[in-house]
Amino acid sequence: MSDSNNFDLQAFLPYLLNQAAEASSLSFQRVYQERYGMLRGEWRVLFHLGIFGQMTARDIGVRGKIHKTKISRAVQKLAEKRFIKRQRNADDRRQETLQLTISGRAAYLELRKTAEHYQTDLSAEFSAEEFALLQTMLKRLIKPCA
Amino acid sequence: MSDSNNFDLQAFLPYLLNQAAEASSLSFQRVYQERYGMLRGEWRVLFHLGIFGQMTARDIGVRGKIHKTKISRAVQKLAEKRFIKRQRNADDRRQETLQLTISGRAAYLELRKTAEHYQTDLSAEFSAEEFALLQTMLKRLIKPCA
DNA sequence: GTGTAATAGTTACTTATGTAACTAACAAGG
DNA sequence: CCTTGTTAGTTACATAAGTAACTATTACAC
Repeated sequence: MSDSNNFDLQAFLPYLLNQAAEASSLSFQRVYQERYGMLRGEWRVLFHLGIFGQMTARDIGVRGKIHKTKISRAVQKLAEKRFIKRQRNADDRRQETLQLTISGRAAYLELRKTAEHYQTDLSAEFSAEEFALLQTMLKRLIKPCA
Repeated sequence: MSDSNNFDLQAFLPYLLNQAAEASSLSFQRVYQERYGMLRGEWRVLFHLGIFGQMTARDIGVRGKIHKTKISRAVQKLAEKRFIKRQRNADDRRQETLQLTISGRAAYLELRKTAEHYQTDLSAEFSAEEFALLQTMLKRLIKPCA
């Protein structure tokens, strides 16, 4: 064989990022799943509404780069759970304005607290500068795709 | 409302990592999908065999933290494509030794070249030190889960 | 040996996801 | 108005992926 074992899979960025993403999501996932029966798409929609206030599904999709079918399904689930209320927009009746209900907001605040603790734990692995650099670099990797 | 918009979703590591992972996988994915009709699980198995030589499904699972059903299915697909050959192990007939065929190896080498170019492009965004640090940090995030 | 537990790998079942087709509402040109 | 095109959101269909149950084989205890 002219060549063989000189490729380092563990250094290949898409692979590394995937593993890191999975690993770093795990325990947060457990919280929103077991505690609120949510999927990833659901907490993302919940957080968008918690952070930005009322939005349409489209707005969320643009901001979070989430496909509209994912949002549609997440919105349905969240509405079933009474975490959001949907209101058809008067001046453009195709759109729906979404916003958190009281209990949706409570869930958001609770999950946000969890997320903050979680983030703190993760960042404790690194120095403040390292962690900031990590975030910057990840954002730079994301941007070209935007 | 006592509080609201002070959570930065774009800084939340699991979210950032997910987006970065997706973004950074996209164009590599196009290659292995359109060119070889492979899914993510398949190129991973292919690469493991390309890098480490013959392995059992179990070995691959341990090394790559891939679930055995994913591997089982990937192995089936790769065998259909004649990229790997499977041979039942004589001294433990539960196990199968997997290895690349000639054309499997060709596909691996081709994809490896693509991956190397791709990695080079990605790393060009950063200084060498930054990139090395990124890899180190990602590995550190992965490890606790191992 | 015989029974029990563990392991390699596959399959069945349920759920999630992406693509494309669809409905409903708006917009703009004639 | 009426046609044509576009947009918001949903649904249908096909495919992927995870969990748990299964088969076949080995290991170990007695």
